[in-house]
Amino acid sequence: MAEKDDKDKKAREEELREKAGKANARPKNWMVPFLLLCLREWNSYGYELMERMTAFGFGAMNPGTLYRVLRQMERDGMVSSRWETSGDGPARRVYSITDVGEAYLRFWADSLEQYRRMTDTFFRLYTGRSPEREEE
Amino acid sequence: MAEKDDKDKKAREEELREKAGKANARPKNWMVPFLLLCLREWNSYGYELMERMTAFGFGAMNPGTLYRVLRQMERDGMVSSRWETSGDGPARRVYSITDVGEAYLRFWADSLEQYRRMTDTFFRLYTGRSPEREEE
DNA sequence: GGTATATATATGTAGAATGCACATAGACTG
DNA sequence: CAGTCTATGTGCATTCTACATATATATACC
Repeated sequence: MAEKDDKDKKAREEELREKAGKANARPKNWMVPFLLLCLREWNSYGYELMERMTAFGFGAMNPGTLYRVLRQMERDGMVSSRWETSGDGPARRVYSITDVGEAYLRFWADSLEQYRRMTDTFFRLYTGRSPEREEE
Repeated sequence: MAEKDDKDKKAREEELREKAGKANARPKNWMVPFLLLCLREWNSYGYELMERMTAFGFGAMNPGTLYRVLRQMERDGMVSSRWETSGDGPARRVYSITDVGEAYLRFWADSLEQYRRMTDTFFRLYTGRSPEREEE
């Protein structure tokens, strides 16, 4: 593979650094359970939920992504929505969690426990405290 | 939205249960750091790595996915490979981690710490208190 | 009144990740 | 020589998500 070897090692590492920063920041589908958690506490709407997601550790996100996820969640029956026009600003689509959504949240919590074990395994190996594990 | 209300609640929950089981089991891109972690210990090949991934908590995975990820990692310069034909069975493509791969692993470990905080936040909200985790 | 800004929601497009089915092939077994 | 285990790969479709862009309402200011 002597095709792009004009890049030196440092340049590659920089490239990988960017890639690591982008690709790993957000695991797939985590927004859904976190949104459900928020809606379990109180009904809310996209613009407000966006701010709360940011506080949860999702970096500044594109609004379009969030709104699209919310609509998909409604199609899946996890949440229901109604228009709220009594407020001051523009009309808001206020979401509520459904029974199905709460059920989904329970299933998801089980999966998260698995994540946790994987995370612990990773750090146990990464920091060098490898259990035993012998070669083939 | 009285379009698909012929489905009763139970059917929807079942549907969501399937969805939860599939969609959440594996966060995006976790295979890469775990593979790098394995290859840091000793060089290995796809078929063997697949078994080790299973042990890490990735359920039985499709071989095609793993092989495809490995080739992509090589294109990214994280690993290098050579054919091993001295063994008994068919030839194996044996992978080794590169300096770039080790660097990527370091960046990734930092991101993983963020995951951990997100996970803790989730359970703190979900169960109402912080989960029992022994800190080092 | 007219213009800018903040609030609020949504779509169009493209790329990446991944699952599933399927393809290829060597080596051993009966 | 058919079947099975090992081992690696491709094609296709779906899903998730980032980015840019569009739309509309309310408020502030001149």
